[in-house]
Amino acid sequence: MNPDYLFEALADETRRRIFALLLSHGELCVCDLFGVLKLPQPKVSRHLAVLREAELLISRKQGTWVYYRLNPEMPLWAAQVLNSMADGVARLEPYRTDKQQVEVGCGQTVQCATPARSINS
Amino acid sequence: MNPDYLFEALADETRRRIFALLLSHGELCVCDLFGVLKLPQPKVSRHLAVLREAELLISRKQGTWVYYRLNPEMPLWAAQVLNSMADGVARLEPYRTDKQQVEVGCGQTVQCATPARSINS
DNA sequence: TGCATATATTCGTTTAAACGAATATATTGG
DNA sequence: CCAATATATTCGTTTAAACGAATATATGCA
Repeated sequence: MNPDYLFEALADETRRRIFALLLSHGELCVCDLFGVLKLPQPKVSRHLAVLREAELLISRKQGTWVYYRLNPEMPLWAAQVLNSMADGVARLEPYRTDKQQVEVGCGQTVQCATPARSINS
Repeated sequence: MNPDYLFEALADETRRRIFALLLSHGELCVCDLFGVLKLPQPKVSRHLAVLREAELLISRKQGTWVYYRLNPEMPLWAAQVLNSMADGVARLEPYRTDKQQVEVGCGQTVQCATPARSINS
């Protein structure tokens, strides 16, 4: 684990928002993420690629959906950096609203937020 | 404390080296820092200015020397980020050598490394 | 006052990352 | 196979930060 990659990753607010969401929610698909963050899909996808290439996130493909979560092999010190970061941003915008959004928008088991909207429409 | 400033600060290796030195050594003057880091004085001075303006470091002027240390009013979460970062880099170069250098080059009380060399010459 | 030392700042250039827009790939289901 | 959906990638531009080199400021001391 190269510290360069972790701290370069954390220098971008969108990537901090992604980390914070995955820390509190475990696993999310791309459509969950760009739905909650209210950002263009290609933008979120590029940031996810950066984090995956840095081995900070891992992805799991299930049909058309790709689910992302923190790399469970991350060393302790790096996980502690992420947790402290999450502490620091928890009460600030846009992080606070992100967390609210992902809680209402995302089913408790498998279904992701964006398909839920298309199913209900 | 704006998380932007902290994580932008940590995205640069020179600034991480400065943080790591100040975490283990408490307070250092500019000549200690650029002496240990083996970097040009203006480069170190600019990085210190960035960290001071972000209120991550504070400085104390004593004669011609300026001593820098961590801002003691830093919130807990930010201090935890710095401590975890220091854990992560402690065994890596150039951080490991930096720490060795500052221990031999710097007197245990007041005198800084660079004046010590001029005194002994 | 004038010189030496410690630190800070300015300037112009280079480098790297982020972006929007457009397009490509992959999977599912009819 | 074709259409629709989910995700990824490419491209050209813009923006921001870091740099070396040079210079400025400030303090202490003879």
